[in-house]
Amino acid sequence: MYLRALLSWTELGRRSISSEDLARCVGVHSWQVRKDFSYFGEFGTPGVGYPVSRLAGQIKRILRLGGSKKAALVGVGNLGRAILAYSGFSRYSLEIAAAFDCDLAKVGQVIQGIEIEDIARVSVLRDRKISLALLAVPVGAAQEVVDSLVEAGIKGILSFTACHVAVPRKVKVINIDIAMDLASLPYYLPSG
Amino acid sequence: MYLRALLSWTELGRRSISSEDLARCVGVHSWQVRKDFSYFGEFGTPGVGYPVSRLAGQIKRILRLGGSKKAALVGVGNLGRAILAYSGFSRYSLEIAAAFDCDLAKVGQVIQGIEIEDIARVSVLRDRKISLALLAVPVGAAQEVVDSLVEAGIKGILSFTACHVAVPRKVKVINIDIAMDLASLPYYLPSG
DNA sequence: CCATGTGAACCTTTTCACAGCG
DNA sequence: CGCTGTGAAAAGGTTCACATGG
Repeated sequence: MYLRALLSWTELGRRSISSEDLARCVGVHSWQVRKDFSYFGEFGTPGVGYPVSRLAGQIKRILRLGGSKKAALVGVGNLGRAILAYSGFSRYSLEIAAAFDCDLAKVGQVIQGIEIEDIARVSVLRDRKISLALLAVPVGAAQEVVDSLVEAGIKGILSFTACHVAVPRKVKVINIDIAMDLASLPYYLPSG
Repeated sequence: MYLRALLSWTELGRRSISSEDLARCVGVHSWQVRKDFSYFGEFGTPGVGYPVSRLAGQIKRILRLGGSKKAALVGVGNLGRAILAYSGFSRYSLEIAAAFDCDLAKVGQVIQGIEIEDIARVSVLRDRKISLALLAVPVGAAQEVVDSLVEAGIKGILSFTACHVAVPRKVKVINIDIAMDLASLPYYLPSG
């Protein structure tokens, strides 16, 4: 979140920012900002603040967003197509560089400049040095597909599946379940 | 996550489940399951486990998913259309009951049985007793749109916007930023 | 005998207040 | 004088071991 805010300020040409201002942009308190950064180093100047673009660079390094990274999309349904059309990955030096689907009618189609490949061929990801994947397949196929992705050398998965998937310790999965997130909202509401 | 798993088990007709089995489905430990439930009551039977569908009902009640709830989609772009086409909300007694966009060329179109309305008319949400919204608009429009949603009586927002939005204390916002989530994956990877 | 529910120990995160530096 | 960086206190969450009950 800090990086996201800092990139916006960089684009606007601002040179430095205080923990207070950054906190406001992100929706936390200033002491949280300072404490968080303090775990990784001393990035600011007392009396001045933090250097916007230099700090963005530091956070990129911490998050290992140094070199440009490629990700593969698996499952080109409605959500998959929306992801392919989304241009917001480049800010983080990320790129959707491949797409796979099991529907042979889709294989060969080119969407947003990406040719859809047969999911049976995911093993090519290892040779292409792609270690990130976005998973947008139905629940029923999820575990099977994840197993093949792990087999293909994928190390990180952003899953949009409405279920938990099992992976080896070395693989990281972040799960986004839109319906579940929406379903958690009423809990915070006053009542009915 | 517990509710999601329990609903699956209900569909499969299973009557009871142990904290151990439920934990495996969700990706946590059994003691975490028992401790979590213990904050809200005693739902299980020693030596047997938890009654699947009854526990699902309890969690629905805790999350205030009792009566069927309606949500409005704001922003019918690629992501918005994917959300309209998604059928996973009904498991939680949730329904996308309205859609809004600022593009007058889209207004009047019917997608997935929902007629797209002019975003200038969001105030109608108050009369229709809709208090949840899904926000899928560009960053530049987000704060303005959120302000109008709050004005229209919206109490919970699931936002897909790549920025923080300010809301009154009484309104709850859950933010999903796909690019940011993908960007956080490399941090957990071994290296390069 | 088996699986729940929970007090207590342990660990992490958040909050605070202020020393210290440009 | 303003804003950072941080030790210490407070709060919160996780893990464990076991008493309890069907």
